[in-house]
Amino acid sequence: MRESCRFSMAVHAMTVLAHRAREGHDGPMTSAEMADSINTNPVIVRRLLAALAQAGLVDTRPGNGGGAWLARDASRITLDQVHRAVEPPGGLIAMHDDTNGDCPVGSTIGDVLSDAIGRAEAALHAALEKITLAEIVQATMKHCPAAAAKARRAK
Amino acid sequence: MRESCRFSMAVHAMTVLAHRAREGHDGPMTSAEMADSINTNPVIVRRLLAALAQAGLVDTRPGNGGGAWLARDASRITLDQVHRAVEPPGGLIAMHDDTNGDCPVGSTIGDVLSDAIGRAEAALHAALEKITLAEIVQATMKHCPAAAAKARRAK
DNA sequence: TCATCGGTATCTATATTGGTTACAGTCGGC
DNA sequence: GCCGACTGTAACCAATATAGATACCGATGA
Repeated sequence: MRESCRFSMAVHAMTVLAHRAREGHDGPMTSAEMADSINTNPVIVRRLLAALAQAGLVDTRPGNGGGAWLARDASRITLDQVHRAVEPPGGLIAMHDDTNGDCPVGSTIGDVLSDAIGRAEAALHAALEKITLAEIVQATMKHCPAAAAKARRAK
Repeated sequence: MRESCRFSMAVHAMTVLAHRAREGHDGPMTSAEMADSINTNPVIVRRLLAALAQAGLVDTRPGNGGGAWLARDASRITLDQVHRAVEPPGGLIAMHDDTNGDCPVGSTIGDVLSDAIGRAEAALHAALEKITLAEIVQATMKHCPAAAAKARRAK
């Protein structure tokens, strides 16, 4: 459990939602159904959905017949949006603090390194921004003939 | 302590080494001196140095008068090399596994996502590759007039 | 010979993660 | 109006990884 898996689980959940939308199912999907595909606990999924809903990427409805669905078309959702929604801010590369202020390097390395790290992380976010959820959905169907056939039938 | 600070501490340590080289000090620097600037334990520094030495970025010598020094000029060391040396492999963005193989999405999302994440991380590494240790040293001296003056005197 | 180093093993405190259970609130069907 | 099905949270747990600390061994040079 080195790092957080929230991002990958969130993309998984949203991909399942997109698959359902593609198949014509208009009704919401329950956290239990998504948890079954991700193979985790429904509470984990609900925690992710809460973050995704706050970011405006999904909508949810409580009560009988409730669940979650994509707030907009999968082609208008990027992986970067998902990442920012579910991962805590502050960056992927951590920095040490409490450096020695009496040392020329220790007193300045913080600013210098955070600038360099910021540029590197910006590159990663830019790359994630270029990938849409729709492309992920397309790729999963390419990898799985059964799902592709299912999608064709629904059309 | 969310993620590892090894990368930032390693860059800090190597920047200190580069500063010393720039000032004309040819002798090795002890882990205790570097630890003083980073404000950590000498053992932490030695662990980083061991990884950096294995990657061929620094050289070390045990015994009296021993210590560490840069294996080559700071302009020929990139932040990406440092990152790969001290951070465990496997990537910055983790993935969940044990997905439900009976689900069209669960059975394929692993391959699809690891491809997408791989592209994003490659972008980050490419950005780190463009930044040399020499640029970091230059920036620290820009931020700290005292160090810059010291470097001029040594010339 | 001996103090000074790196290298490494071992232990601890701590933070975060995914997971689990439990429960309040909401919704729709009967 | 009642009841079961859902979300939304809070509270807790076990596992894990981290930085840090202590201790010891071997190497080195004065």
